[in-house]
Amino acid sequence: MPALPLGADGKRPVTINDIAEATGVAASTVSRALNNPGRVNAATRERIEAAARELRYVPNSPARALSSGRTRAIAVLVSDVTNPFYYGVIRGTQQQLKAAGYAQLLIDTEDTGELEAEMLHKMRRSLDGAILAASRLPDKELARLAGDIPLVTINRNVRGVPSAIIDTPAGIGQAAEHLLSLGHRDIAYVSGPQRSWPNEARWNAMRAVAARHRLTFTRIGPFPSGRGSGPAAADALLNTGATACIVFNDLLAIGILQRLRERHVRVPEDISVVGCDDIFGADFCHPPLTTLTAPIEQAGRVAVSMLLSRLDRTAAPSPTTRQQVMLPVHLTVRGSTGPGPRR
Amino acid sequence: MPALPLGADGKRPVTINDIAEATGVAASTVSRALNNPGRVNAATRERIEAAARELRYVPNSPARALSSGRTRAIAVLVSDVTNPFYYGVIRGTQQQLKAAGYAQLLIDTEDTGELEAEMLHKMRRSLDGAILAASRLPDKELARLAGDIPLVTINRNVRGVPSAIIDTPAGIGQAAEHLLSLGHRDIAYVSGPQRSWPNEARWNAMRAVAARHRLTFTRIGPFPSGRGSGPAAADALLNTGATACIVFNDLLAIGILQRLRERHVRVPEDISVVGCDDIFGADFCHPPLTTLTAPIEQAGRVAVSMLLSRLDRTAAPSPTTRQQVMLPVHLTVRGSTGPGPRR
DNA sequence: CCGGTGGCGGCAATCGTTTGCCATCTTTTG
DNA sequence: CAAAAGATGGCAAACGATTGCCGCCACCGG
Repeated sequence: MPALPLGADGKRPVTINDIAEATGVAASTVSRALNNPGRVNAATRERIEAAARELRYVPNSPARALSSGRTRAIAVLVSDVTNPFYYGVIRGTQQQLKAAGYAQLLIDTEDTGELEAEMLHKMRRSLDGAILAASRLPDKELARLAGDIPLVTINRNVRGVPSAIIDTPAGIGQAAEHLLSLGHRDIAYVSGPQRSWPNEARWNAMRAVAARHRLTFTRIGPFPSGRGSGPAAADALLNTGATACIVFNDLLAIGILQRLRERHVRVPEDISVVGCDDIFGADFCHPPLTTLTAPIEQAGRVAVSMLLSRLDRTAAPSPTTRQQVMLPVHLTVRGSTGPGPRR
Repeated sequence: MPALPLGADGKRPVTINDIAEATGVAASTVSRALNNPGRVNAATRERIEAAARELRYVPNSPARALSSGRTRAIAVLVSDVTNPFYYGVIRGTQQQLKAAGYAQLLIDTEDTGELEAEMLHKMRRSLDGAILAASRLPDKELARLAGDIPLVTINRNVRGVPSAIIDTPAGIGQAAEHLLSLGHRDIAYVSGPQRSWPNEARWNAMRAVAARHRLTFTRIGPFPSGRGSGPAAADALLNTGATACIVFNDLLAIGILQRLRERHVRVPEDISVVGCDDIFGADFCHPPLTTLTAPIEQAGRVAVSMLLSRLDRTAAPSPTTRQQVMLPVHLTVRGSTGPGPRR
């Protein structure tokens, strides 16, 4: 028996049975009236709803989850709650989930695939689905888990797992062209975390641009994505002799900006810096960061929509649900990029 | 019956009964072996644990919640997921909750007391407790709800509701003295949201300082806390003729900094700005913001500890649990404050 | 040798809902 | 007008755990 069967006010919480009793119908009818309105007579439904309102009935979600198997809870897994990029995602998912009446469980995977898999496995029964904002899991593992529990990824492309993808690689093209048009020829890519899918995608996009222009871009890193990596990255960057760089993400880029400042390297006069994502702070750091503006929040919203539509379909894999949604980015030029040397 | 009694891999999820069967004991014994180790013989416990591991058993939390009344889930309510201040809180709660094996439900109350109360009431049965990071509820309502469900507040002082309080008001004293020592006499307080408890506390602290020095500080606002309020606040500020200001929080302060820049008002030469909280970005905005550094993350951690210790005590209101924890802040001087006029 | 005590394990009720199935009553249809 | 179909509501069995209570056994002390 529960340790506290009574509310602190001494009243037992109202159940479906209380409503049944109050209206003189069976509990099953109450349940149906509330969840499956078409299934009961309009008149009785009214009475039931009135009683429910009267008694301030609130359904007991664990009980509901137990018998129906649906929890109306979605987990959002991020690799690091500290990273502002995820704030955008969380904001988006939050909005959409709340609107749909789902609860949002926030989980920090601490950037390790193991913890990610473990959490997912453990919570599998108390979740209707999960959104992986930055999975560090191998493709195979991911596909396997997707069989266990409905999954949608963000910025991760695995066969069979629906995903919202921010098309930063396409933006990398724009960014590189922007730098080239400013006269830069030695451009470096500052790499993010090793097993990060978007990181590889971005670098590949840069290489493609380099190839088109018969140039070679250098790559430094990998660096953990965080401002803390700024000093190491900035120093390595200066070592390459590059006159411009594209950085894995804004957080790292801001860290680099700070370090360059310390070392009295002027931005953009001495070196140009481009970030990715356009996170909170990219517009007011010094100098304001030229970056690829990503619809982060929208990615969160889209991911939720994809997930929910997958949950709704009774069983028929409706072909209307797209398996992948690609979200466009655009280049936002601010103060951190300028003309290259001797143009 | 559940729509999907089987896992996608065709296997029914492992229950306590499967373990019972495998080891030849009763389900109740399995339950006890797993949750109440002292209650069963060491040898049988070993066998049960082995079987559980073997079968990769994962307890079904809704079922557990239903029968025990405890969900091992804690909600964290913030008034606006967009605000970086709460990121710190969330980070802190996240750490501590994960360590204790609790799930974190993130809820955005959209700055309205009604939504806050409604959510709390609705989820009351699926939660073990809640942390209110910025309650907009009247004291009375809050006290009432605290009877319904274990509550801990952050930065809110209500009798009977334990809370972690960041002692920004004390810091305000330091900040004001700092400005006074720089020669400022006309100091303004830029007010945050109206019903915000910390906002009033900060203003009161400023008034106290003013009184001590036989000065009068002006107050402008209220402004919603957000960078978006920056322009209005900055313009109002300039109108007062103050040579320095203390701003309700960093977010608003950064917004003000931007607007001042647009209007070619130099900081700190023409006007000094002090923020509160030291959020992400305060150190790299331009100029870097002088602010009251608050142990935000720690506040989250402390709040969780207080809540969990309240949940643990079987029923005895252990007097060891402090009802209020005050966290100290300190002034971090950066580039946004400087000497006042004609010193 | 016997009653008491404690360790250990099983039985069965319970938590609050959902839902398959059936019974009844009303309507429609041929 | 009879039979089929539909509407409506009740019964009772799940769902997967927790836990009060009881019984059995072994061991202890008197």
